[in-house]
Amino acid sequence: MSQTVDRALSILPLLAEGPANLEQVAGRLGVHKSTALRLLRTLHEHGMVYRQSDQRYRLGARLFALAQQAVENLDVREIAHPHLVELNEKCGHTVHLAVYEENEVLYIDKVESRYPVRMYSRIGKPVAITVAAVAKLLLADLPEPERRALAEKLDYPLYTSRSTPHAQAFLAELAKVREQGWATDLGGHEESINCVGAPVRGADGRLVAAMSVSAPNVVVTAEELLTLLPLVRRTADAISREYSGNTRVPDTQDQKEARP
Amino acid sequence: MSQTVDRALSILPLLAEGPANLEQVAGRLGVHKSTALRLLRTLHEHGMVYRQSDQRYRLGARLFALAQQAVENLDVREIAHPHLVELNEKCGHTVHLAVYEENEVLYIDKVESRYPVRMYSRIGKPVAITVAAVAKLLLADLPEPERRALAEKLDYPLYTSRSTPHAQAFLAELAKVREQGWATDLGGHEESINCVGAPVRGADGRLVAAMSVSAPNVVVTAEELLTLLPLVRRTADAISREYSGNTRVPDTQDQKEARP
DNA sequence: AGTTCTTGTTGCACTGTGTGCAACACCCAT
DNA sequence: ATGGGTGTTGCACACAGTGCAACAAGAACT
Repeated sequence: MSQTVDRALSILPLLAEGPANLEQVAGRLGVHKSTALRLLRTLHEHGMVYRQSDQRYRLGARLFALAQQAVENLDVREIAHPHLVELNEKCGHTVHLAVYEENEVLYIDKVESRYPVRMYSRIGKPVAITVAAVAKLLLADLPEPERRALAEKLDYPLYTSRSTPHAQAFLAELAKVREQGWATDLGGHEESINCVGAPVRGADGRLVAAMSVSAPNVVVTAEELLTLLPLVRRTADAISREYSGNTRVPDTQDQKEARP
Repeated sequence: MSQTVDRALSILPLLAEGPANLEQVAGRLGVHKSTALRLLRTLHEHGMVYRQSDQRYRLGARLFALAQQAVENLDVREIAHPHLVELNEKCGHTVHLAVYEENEVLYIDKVESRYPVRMYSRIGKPVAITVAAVAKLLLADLPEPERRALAEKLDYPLYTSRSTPHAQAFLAELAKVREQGWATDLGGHEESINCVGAPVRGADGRLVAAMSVSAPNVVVTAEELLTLLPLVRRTADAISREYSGNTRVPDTQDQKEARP
C-alpha cells in the first residue's frame, strides 16, 4: 500500500539470506542506488540493519530485541512454559509449543531433549506445515473453507517417503486429527523422527496453540512414543485450563496509576 | 532520512510494548488515523504486524522468522556452539555467547544450566551493559575515544549494591578487564548470580564475541566459579582459533554456478 | 605513479506518492 | 432508535521520495 515502506521492508528478507552491498540491494529491489541508500539509512537508524566492516549490510540487532519482546508478549507461552518443562522432565524428549498465524505455523517455545541426539529446530522457525503434528492440529481447527483454501495453496515437499503428498491426503489427515483430538508425525519430516502432539484450547474452545513431543527412532520407537500420548494430552489440557482461567484482565493494568 | 519508513518503523517498538489499536498508534506517532492505517497495512502485508481478533495490532510472525535467519547467518555463533555445549557438559552451568553491535551488547547463543535453578535470559535480549561480564569484555576492546564516549552516555542502573555506579568506575573496570584479558560480574546484575567471561578474537586480534559462564550462589560460590576461569579461557581460545582459521572464503560461494 | 574500473555518496529538479481532511460505515451500548 | 466510539474510503494538495548525473574514494590493474 505504501510504496516506500513496502520497498524498505522488502530489503529485510533479502538481507536475511545473507549480507549484501548497496548495488545488490538496489538491483534486487529494482530501484536506483540512491533510493536504496536512503532506505538502508533509515533502516539503519532504527537498528534494523547493520553495516559490517566490509561495508555490506546485514540484519541488525534491534530485530532480535523486537522479536524477543514480541514473543514475551504471547501469554500462552508464559503459561505453558512450566508445563512444558515438567513434561520434559518426565519423559526426557524435546517438547515444542507452536501457534498458527496467517498461513504459517511457528514454534514459540521449545524445551531441549535430555538425550544427546537432538533435533534441529528453533523458536521462531516456521514449521514444516504439511507434516508436523502441531501444524496438523492447528490447521484442523480452522473453519472448513479456510482450511480447504490453505490446503490447496500449500506446497507438499516430499521430505521423506512418508510426507503428506498432496492436498487431498492432507485434508483427510486433518479430518482424522480433528476427530481424534491429537496428531502424530511419524517420520514425515525426517525419516528417523516421530512426534505426538495435542491441542491447547482457549475458553471459547478454539485452538490457541499446539504442543508436541518429538524423539528420534534411535531413542524410542514410534510405538513407545505413542504410549506417552495420555501424558501429552494431560499436559495440553492442563495448559488449556490454566489459560482459560485467566479470563483477560491485564489490558487495563498498565494504565492504572492509582494511589493507595 | 525517509519520513514514511521512519514512521512505519517507529510503530514496531511501540507495538513491542503490547498490542495497540489504530487510534493509539496514530496518537503516539503524531499522525492522522488514515496515515497510521496505511502504514499498518503495509507492515501487515509484510507479516511484520498481526491483527488479532479484537482488531488490535501486535508484532507479527515474520519478525521471528527474520530474527531467526539473521542469527543463523552469524558465523561466530555456528563455530562457537559446539564449544559452548562442551563447556556446559563439563561444568553444568549456563553458558552465554554475546556480540557488540552499535552501542548494544546482545546474547546470540545460550546453553542452559543443567541445574534446576536457571537464570532468566534469552537469545536476542540486550545485555545489562554496565555490569555483565561479556559486556565488559566487548566494550574494553573498543578504541579509547569510542569507549569513553559510550561510557559517558550510558545509564548506570543500580540493579544491586554491587552494580557499576558511574562512568568513571566503569572505565576503570574496563581498563582492568582489558589488562587481564577476562572479566567477572559478581552479583552486579542479580545479587545472587556470578559470571566469569573470556573474549573470542578474530584473526586481526579484535574481539568478535565474548562468552561467559553464570551460576547462582546457591549452586557454587563466587570463589568456586572463579576456579573455572582457565577452562572458560581455554574454550574461548579454542573458538578464536577455529574462527581465525576460517579465513573468509564463503562470500563468492553463492554466486558460483559453473558447470563441470 | 598513473590510469581505469568499481562502488558509495551528494545535490537537485520533477512528479508521484504520502498526507490530512471530511464524510462515511460499522458496531456495541444505552 | 440514538448516540458515541471505531475503523475505513475518496480526494485535492503539496511535499517527500525519486532517478539522474556528477562527484569522491578506493581497489586493481598496467
